[in-house]
Amino acid sequence: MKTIFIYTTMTFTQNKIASILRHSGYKITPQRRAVLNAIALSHDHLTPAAIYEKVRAEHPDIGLVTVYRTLDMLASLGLICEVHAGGSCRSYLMRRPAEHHHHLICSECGAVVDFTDCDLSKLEQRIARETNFEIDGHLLEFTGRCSACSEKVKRSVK
Amino acid sequence: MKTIFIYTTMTFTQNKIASILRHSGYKITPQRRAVLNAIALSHDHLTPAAIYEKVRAEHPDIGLVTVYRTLDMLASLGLICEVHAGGSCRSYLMRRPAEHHHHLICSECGAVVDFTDCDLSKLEQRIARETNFEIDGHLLEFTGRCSACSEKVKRSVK
DNA sequence: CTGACTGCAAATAGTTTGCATGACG
DNA sequence: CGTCATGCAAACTATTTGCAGTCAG
Repeated sequence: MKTIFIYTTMTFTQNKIASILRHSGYKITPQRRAVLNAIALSHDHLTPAAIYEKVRAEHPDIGLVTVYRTLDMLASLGLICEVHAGGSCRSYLMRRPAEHHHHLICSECGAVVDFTDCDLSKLEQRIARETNFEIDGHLLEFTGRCSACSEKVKRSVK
Repeated sequence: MKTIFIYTTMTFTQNKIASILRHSGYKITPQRRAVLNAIALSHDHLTPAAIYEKVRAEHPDIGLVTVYRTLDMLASLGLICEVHAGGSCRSYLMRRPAEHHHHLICSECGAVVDFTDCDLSKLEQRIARETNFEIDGHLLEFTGRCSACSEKVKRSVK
């Protein structure tokens, strides 16, 4: 299976993350490490339940509650971010340091691809002018089929 | 309070909606009418619970369950559509006949403004080329402060 | 040591399902 | 009239909170 990742492979290092946590007054615990790891190692978006399952494999004693609390914390620090994909709302993904990033989600297999360069500034300016809004951000997600899935579909149609 | 609506005021007529329902084998009931009305009359996005409350004012006997079932039905027919705004996920909004439409959401007061012309085709083509995705849709939401709220904020800062 | 973190159990919120009654067409 | 829709109660799922014991720093 060939999957395309245009992720900049660069991400926060373990040390960087640890330092951010410590600086914000949070302690580094094995549970938090495990949750972060689970998210970092998966290039998919994961629901809290899925993260719980993954973490439990290595760390059978962890509680789902801890996963929730860790996710809240990491999201509030901006280390991970939420994806709002159609049905299941809360899913999390490792956050790349680059500020602007958007998701391209495969509706078949759920693969998520990031892209960072979206030139929306002109559109944003126009909308702001027309509506008098002070625009401070945007959520842009494309949906479709990844190359693997669209191949699959084509083959099954034949 | 001045609120900007760039909605095309054109929307589905009652008759048009009734005809769509009937054509799809659904019956027209007072409850369904009431739910549709509540959504149509509010230019905000409404959660199921909020719709329930609104409908109950006129129709005290309606059940929350019916609201949920009606929303599912209307959404599957494309007459209303979901908004995925940050925290509270499921909110519904009347769907304008124009296919492409996006939301601009005020983070202070929750006002939602539609806009229909978003020239994303170039971006979409580029992303499709780069990732080999077959892109079939997108979700674009701008967030910010509507003019009323940004006025309010400015004044309170002074 | 001490305050922050964890896991459990229980509470809460949001949504769905089964079933008998009622009403649209 | 038959079939689909409604409302109730109960089941489920997802998430949050209170609390006593535990551990990182």
